[in-house]
Parts: sequence; structure tokens; C-alpha cells
Amino acid sequence: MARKKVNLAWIANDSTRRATFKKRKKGLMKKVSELATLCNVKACMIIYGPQEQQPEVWPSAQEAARLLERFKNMPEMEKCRKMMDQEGFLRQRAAKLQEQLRRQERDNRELEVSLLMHQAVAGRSLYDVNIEDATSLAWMVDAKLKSVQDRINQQTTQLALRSAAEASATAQVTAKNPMEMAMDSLQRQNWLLDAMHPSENVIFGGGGGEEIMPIPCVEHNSSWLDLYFPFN
Amino acid sequence: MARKKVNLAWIANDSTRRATFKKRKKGLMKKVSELATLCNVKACMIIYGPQEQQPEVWPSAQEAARLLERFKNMPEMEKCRKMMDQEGFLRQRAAKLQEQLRRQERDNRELEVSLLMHQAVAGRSLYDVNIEDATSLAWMVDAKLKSVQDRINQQTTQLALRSAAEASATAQVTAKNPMEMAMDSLQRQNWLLDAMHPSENVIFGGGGGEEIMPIPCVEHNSSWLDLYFPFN
DNA sequence: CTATCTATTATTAGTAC
DNA sequence: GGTACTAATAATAGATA
Repeated sequence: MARKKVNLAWIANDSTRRATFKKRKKGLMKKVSELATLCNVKACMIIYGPQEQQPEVWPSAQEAARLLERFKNMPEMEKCRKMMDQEGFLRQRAAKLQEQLRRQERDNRELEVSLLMHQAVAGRSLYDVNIEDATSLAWMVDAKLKSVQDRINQQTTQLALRSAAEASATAQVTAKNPMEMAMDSLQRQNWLLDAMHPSENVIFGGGGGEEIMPIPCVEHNSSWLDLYFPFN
Repeated sequence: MARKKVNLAWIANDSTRRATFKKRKKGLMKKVSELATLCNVKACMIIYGPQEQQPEVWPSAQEAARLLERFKNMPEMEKCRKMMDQEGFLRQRAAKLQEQLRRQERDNRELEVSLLMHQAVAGRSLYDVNIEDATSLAWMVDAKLKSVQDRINQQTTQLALRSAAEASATAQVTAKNPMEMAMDSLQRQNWLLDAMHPSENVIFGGGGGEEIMPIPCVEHNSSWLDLYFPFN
């Protein structure tokens, strides 16, 4: 979290990874300790280092065993409800990203519509927007969507890494969803065309139309957001 | 961690505590998840909320059980070595504070000595420092030491709270040590007097001397740093 | 209670020793 | 390998809706 935004992936460099491990483990211990103090909760944590035989245990081996025992003795039915395990945690985060994406889309739509309105006020018809305007609009949209895209990619990477580690088929299916859904979402964004030319000539994702000139694509990490613009 | 420095103690207000619990639990989960990803470590965490029956378990109940089992199956001898449990964690933090205190003392000594040297250069003998100079010196020293003192007090509070919660006699003994040791350390700080009047008339912590006038004490949270200054 | 916002504190990545 | 420092990112307390 300093000097550079952390890339949420396995750190290849040995000494860097060890240093990070030490620092973050310390930070975690502190945070668990604080949570326990502030909220008077019973908590425990066990961390097995990369090559180490002894795990770090907080607050003590006895307490950890006690808590786990208490958990294991619960009826199975109860266990599954409301439990925040890894999958649920990631699923929740993915859902939240979806929601953020939705809001971002709405904001973008509003922003772009008002921009177009402004251009109209400047003396031209909405139907007169030229190729330069459309290109700049495309870049503007891209800048906004890119930030969302990055977050989704990051999330997807994390999910993929985790599922690889766990070798769980279920997790893998889950892992792909956020990206797929996000891309679907992005590709459904033909609202820009709607705003520009609400009647016809709007073609996206194939389908036969009339004379159409594609605006140069805006590249994303692993996909494309294609914006087509019909002009005379 | 925002708007106000967090007071590391049980949050009395119910809704505030619940909000904090939710936020921090989420933050913890994220951090454990990140540590696992970044360093490829096996880790688990179990948190029992204040009133809740179900604990939050990360990454999953199965993994938690697996890790704890692995730990319980280790030879007893191995368990105790190098294990970072609650007591060891706090002990380590206390030790680090001691070290910081030591360095602060050294820095203070250097700072004050150079200040005195400056006064000497200004045309007066070291032995001519008057009562005003000494008082201001005392305040300056206090300002620096106070910051150290505060950190120690905070640490002590945390230790005390924790030991109360655990009702462990051993922990309580441990809890008192940092403060006691720190105060001992502070009270041994007669170096200011040494610097001012290296030969004699320096009396601290009792003992018979000659004509000595005490400079008004500088109050600390729960103790006093008395500075005596001999003058003609 | 849930969610969002933001000013502030806390954590830490990279660096230097 | 460790410790110390600092600039930058991340977490979050308190407020608001």
C-alpha cells in the first residue's frame, strides 16, 4: 500500500514476499487484537507461513482449539446459515462490484446525455454530431468504464487464483461469473447510440444495418468496447 | 482510524460498536484473503460476534478445522517454540516500546546537550544557566518524553484490559512491567543535570546533597519527572 | 439497519542502511 | 537476514441519507 498500488497476486520475489508476509502478519495480528478489544469478541487466527512448520496462532492455541470446537459442535444445519466463508465472502464482493458497475453505467449515461445536450444547445442538431465528437465521447466513456473494468479484472484474478489453489470446480465457475456478467453489461451499452440517433441505424454486436462506419475501438485489458457511429 | 484517533478500548455505545465490528470484520477478512493470495500461506480465522451464535469463519469451516488439526497433531515440544500467541505478541510490542524509549532518551540527551552548548557559545558558561533556562529546558524535555509516555500508557491500558478479560495472573504481571520499566527509565534521567553541572550537586531520587533548589515539577499522567537544578 | 461519503488515521511497499 | 524511514495507498470513524 505504498509507492505503488499492490497487485493482488502471488509475489514471485522471495525476499519481497517474506518481507510482505512478516509485515502483513504483524498488521493482521494487531487488527484481530484490536477487534477483540474494541468489540469484545472471541476470535482466533492461525497462519501457516510459506515454509514454516509452526503456524502463528492468535490469541493462543488453547483459545483457537476452544473456538473451533465450539463451532464443530454446532448442528450442521446451523453451520451453513449466515456463515461468511471464503466463497460467500467473494460472492458478496462480486455482487457489490456488479452494483457499482450498474451505478457507474447510470452516471455515465447521464453525463453523456448532458454533454450531447450541451452540444445541441451550441447550435447543432443531435443528429449532427461528427466523427471527432463521437471519438472523444468514446474515450470519455472508456476512461470511466476502464476504472470499473480494472476493479473487475482484479477481482477476477483473485477469484481465479483462489480457485486454482483450492482446485474447486464450483469455485471456478463462480470465478468466471463476475467478468462475464460485467462484459455482458458493458456490451449492452448501446445507450450512447440511442442518445445520438434514437430512431435507427444503431447496430451493436452484429446484425444487419445500413451504411455504418465503426469508430476505432477502445482497448480494454482482455476485451473490446466497440462503439459504432452512423453518419451521413 | 478516521476523524479521531481510535481509543483502544471496549466501545460502550451499542450501535457504534456493532458498526465498528462489521466494518473491521470485513477489513480483516479482506486482509487475510490478501495475505493468503500474496504469500500463498494457509490461514484461517474464526470470529464469534458479540451476541451471535454463528461465528464468521475464513476461508471455510473445513479449512479451519484442517489447519487446527494439523497444529494439534504437532508434538507438544514444537508447539511452544516460536509460537506467536497473544502473550508473546504483546510482550514483543512492549519490548519494542522499550527500545523506542531508549532511542528517544538518547536523542533527547543529544538535543539538550547541543542546546546547552549553543547557550555556552552565546557567551555564558554552562554553569551560568539561570532558572528560566532550566525551566524551559524542562518543558522541552517533557514534551518529548510525554509522547513516549503516552504510547506506553496506551500499551499498558491495552495490556491491562486484555489481562482483565483473560483473568490471567501471569498476564497481569506482564502487564505491569512495561510501565514500571519505563518509569524507572524516566526517573533515571538525571543526564540533564549531568550536562549542566557534571561535577557535583546533582541529586535525584533522594540522597543527601548540599543547597539545592527544585525546579517545579512537570506533570505526567500518573507520575512525576522531577528536575532539580543547583544554582548560586 | 444499510449504504455512502470524506477527513483522518493506519498500514505498508519500496528504499536505504 | 534485520531495522528505520517515508511516500503512497488502504482502512475506517463519524456523519449523513
